[in-house]
Parts: sequence; C-alpha cells; structure tokens
Amino acid sequence: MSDLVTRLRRHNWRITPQRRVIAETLEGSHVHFTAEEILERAVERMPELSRATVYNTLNEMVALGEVLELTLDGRSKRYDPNADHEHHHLICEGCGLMKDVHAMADPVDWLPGDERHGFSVTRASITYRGLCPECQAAAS
Amino acid sequence: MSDLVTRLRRHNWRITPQRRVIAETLEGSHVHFTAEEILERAVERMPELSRATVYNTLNEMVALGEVLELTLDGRSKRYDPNADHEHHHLICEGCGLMKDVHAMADPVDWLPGDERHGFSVTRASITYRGLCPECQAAAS
DNA sequence: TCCTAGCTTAGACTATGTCTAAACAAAGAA
DNA sequence: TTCTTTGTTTAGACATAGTCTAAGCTAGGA
Repeated sequence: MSDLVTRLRRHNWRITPQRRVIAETLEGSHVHFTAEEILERAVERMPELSRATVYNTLNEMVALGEVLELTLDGRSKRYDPNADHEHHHLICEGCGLMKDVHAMADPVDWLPGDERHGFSVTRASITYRGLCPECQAAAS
Repeated sequence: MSDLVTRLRRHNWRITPQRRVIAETLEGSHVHFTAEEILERAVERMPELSRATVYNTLNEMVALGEVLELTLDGRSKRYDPNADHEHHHLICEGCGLMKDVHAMADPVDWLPGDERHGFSVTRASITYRGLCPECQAAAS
C-alpha cells in the first residue's frame, strides 16, 4: 500500500490508474528520479502512459504539497516523495550521487534579522557538496 | 576597472574583447543574470558577439572558480561573480527576487559525522525561501 | 441512458544549452 | 615578412527538458 497515494486521496484527488502508477514508481525507490526516469519506469507497467501525463501529474503532486521538486544539478528536476520530512541533500561532485541527510538544527534560525531584507522567511534547504567514497578512491 | 577581469587574468587566461565585455556585464549588476540576459546586455556593447561565446565563457569562468553557477529555479542557470565570498541566497516565492545573504556559521559544521555517508564534505549552500515585502503586501 | 467535468493522449512547440566545422587571431619560428 | 601552431569566435545545427493544444476518453451524477 502506497503512503503517497493515501496522502493524495486526502486532497479529494482522483486516483486514476495512471496517477497510481506514477505515485508508486516515485515512492518505490530510494533515489530521487527525474521526470524522464519516472516515465521510463512507469511505462514498463503501463505502456500506453504518455509523457504529458507524467509531467502533469508530477506538477500537480508538487502543487498539492505532497512531493518536493529538487533542482540541484541545473539539468533536470528531481522529485522527492518525502514532502513532510525535513531533510537536506548531499551531492557527490564526481558522479552526481545524491543522499538525503539531516542537520542538527533549522537553518532558518541562523539567518540574522538584518539579513532578511524584510522577507518573511518560511523555509530553508541546505545542499552539501563533496566526494563520495568511490570518487575519493578514484581521485587518489 | 573590473575586479573579475583582474582575477581572471591571474589564471593566465587570455582576456579577449568578448571575454572582457561578458565579465564586465556580469559584474556590473547587483542581480544574478541568466546566460540569455548576459547575452542580451553584452550584445548592446558588442553587436557581433555570439551566443556560443557567452555560454563558453561563462562555463570557463565557472571552471576557473571565479564565478558561481546557481540553479535555483529549475529553469535557467544564473551566474554570480562573487565566487570567493561565502554567502547564501534568499528567494521570493512570489516574484523570484533573489538576494545574497550571510548566515551566522558554516552549515558544514552542522552535519553530524554519521550523516555524511563517508563523503568528504567540502561546502554547503543554503537556499532560504519566503515572501519579499512587496509580495507579502500583495498577498494580504 | 446521457451529460459534464476532468483526465489522458500524441505530437507540436518553446526554452535552454551544447556541439561542430570553419573562419579568425595572436605569437613564435624561419 | 610569411608560415605554423594554438587558441578563440562564429553561425547554425543539434540535444534535452519541459509545456501546450486539440481531440478523444472515462467515471460518476442526473
């Protein structure tokens, strides 16, 4: 049973077969897929599924607040089904491997008032960068 | 005199007229331009300048470490000439306005060892999101 | 049953960025 | 000076990621 599907249903969102396949594909993996990767995997289960439906569905899930959109490499967006859970990202500059990580406090607390320029700051995310164990070994 | 040009020259990088115009366009503004915006403005000073040269030059300046590449909205990359200066970004979710900000400490220190997954973590950047004063006023 | 609203589809279109091949430019050698 | 080498610039083709459109489809209510 998909937790994401349950959360989506709470918004009175119609769960069509296409949307179910997309949600389950998104949730069934530990990595954050791009839209194309989700399309590729979902099509294995539902061959007639179209590219437009995948893009539409992902955008709607983001708008509902149940999926996070990540733009970390400047190429394509990635989708993270863990929308409620506060976390950050660690990226390998060698191979692009990405991990979810947790910091010790909320970075919003570390932005002084005089650096806020009158904004109401609601959230903050940290992108850590470095080399994963494999790329460190390859570089030495 | 452009400080960025001086820094680029230190790398024994040939400062051609095209490269100078691009560097000065990049540095002469307080906002972070996209490649297309830089092209548009640089062409006013040098009409024969090509798109490929702008993209090549920006990528080379990033590779030299003198310019930062930002991918904050998932659409197009933006370029920040302040590469040496440790700072983060505050973005308005209403209108996209972006400000440079400074946090009170280095977020690398706030990532526990058991959250590093064996990576050598070299840097971290924080993206703060909220609403700017104008968008707060418009929303209320 | 029919109607209606919303969903899905294929493919055209747009935006952003990269690649290629040829022309050009600068600096050193003869 | 002319030749050669190396690096730079150019126009335009190409690639990739994502959006839009118009038509058809589907589920649920009247």
